[in-house]
Amino acid sequence: MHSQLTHASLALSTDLVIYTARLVRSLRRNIDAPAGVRVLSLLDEHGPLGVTQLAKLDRCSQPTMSAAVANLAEAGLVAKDPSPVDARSSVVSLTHEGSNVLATQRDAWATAITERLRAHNRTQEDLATAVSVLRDLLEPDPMSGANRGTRPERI
Amino acid sequence: MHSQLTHASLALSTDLVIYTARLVRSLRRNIDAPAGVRVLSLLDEHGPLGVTQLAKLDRCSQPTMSAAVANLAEAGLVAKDPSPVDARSSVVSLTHEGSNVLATQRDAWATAITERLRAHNRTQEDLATAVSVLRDLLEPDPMSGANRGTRPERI
DNA sequence: ACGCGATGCATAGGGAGACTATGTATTGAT
DNA sequence: ATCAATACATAGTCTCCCTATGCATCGCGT
Repeated sequence: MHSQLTHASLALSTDLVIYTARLVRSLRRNIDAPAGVRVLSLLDEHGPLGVTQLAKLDRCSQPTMSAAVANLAEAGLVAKDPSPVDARSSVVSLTHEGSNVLATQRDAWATAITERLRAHNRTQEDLATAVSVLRDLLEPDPMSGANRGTRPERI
Repeated sequence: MHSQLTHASLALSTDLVIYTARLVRSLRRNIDAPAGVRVLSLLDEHGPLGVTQLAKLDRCSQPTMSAAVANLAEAGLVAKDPSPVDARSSVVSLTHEGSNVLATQRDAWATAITERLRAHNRTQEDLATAVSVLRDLLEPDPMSGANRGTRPERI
C-alpha cells in the first residue's frame, strides 16, 4: 500500500517535521517573534526592498508581508517610503533601531543555540549540516507535491 | 556590546531559526496539519496516553492538547475513553483510521523529503544529523533562557 | 472518615501568523 | 487612450498556541 521507503527514512522524515514544529513553537513562546525578525534579516541581507519582493523572498503571501511590514514600521524597526520610481510601490528599509534589534536577537539565538549544542557535544559543522538540509528542503517550492494524488485527510 | 560569537555562529543560528519557521509554514500551507499528526505520532510511539501526558511529551500546554485531541477524536482518528483507574483522567488511543492517516502522512513527508534531499545530493546521514541537532535544541526546556537579562523587544 | 492540597481536564478569551479573495491605483505597452 | 499586468491594501477566516480559571477527583495526613 505505502511506498517502499526504508524504515529509517520514514522515521527521520517524521522526526524532522515534528521537531521543527516544536522548535518553532518554542521560539514563539519566548516571544522571539521570528516573523518580524525574518523580515529584518532579509532587509539586512538584501538592502531596501518592496513588499512583494520581501514576500517572495520569505515565501509568504503578499498580504502576510504587508501586515508584517506594517507592524515593524509601527514599532519603528523599518521605514516604509514610497518608491521614487514607481508610485504603486514602496521601499522598506531597516532603521537603526531595527538593525539593533536584529543584532540583539541574532545574538540571543546564537548564544542559546551554541550553548545547547555544546552541551550535547554537537559541532558547528553539525549545525551547518542541519542548516543546509533545511535550506535544501525549502529550495524548489517547499513541500508542494508532497500530497500529489494521495492528498491525506486534513487532521 | 554584543557577545563575541563568531560570525559563522551568528549566521548559522539565524538561518536555522529562519529556515525552520519557513519550513513549518510551508508544511502548514499544504494542509499537512502537523499539529494533529504530532499527537498521532506520540500515540503510535508510546501507546495510549492521557491528555496531560501528551501535552508534556509534545511540549505544549494542556489546553492546547485538549483541543488537539478533541479535533482528532471528532475526526475519528483517536478514541478518548475515561480512564478505568482514575475518573479525572482519560485515555487517548489511536484508531485504525488514525493509524492509517499517520502512515499516509509519514509516507508523504518521507517521499517529499527524500526526493528533495536526493536532488541536492544530500545523504540520509545528513538528514540524521539535522534531526539530531533539532532534538538536542529541544531537549532541556527548549529555548528558554535565550532572553535572560537581555530580553529583546517584541517584534 | 474527613479535609485539602495536588492533579487531570475543560472552557473562556485572546493573540500571532497565514491564506484567499478582492479592490484600487499605477505602469507600461499597444 | 486603453487595458492587461503589477504593487499594495483590506476584509474575512483559519490554525495553532497561550494564560487564566473552574471543576471534579485522588490520595494523604490526622
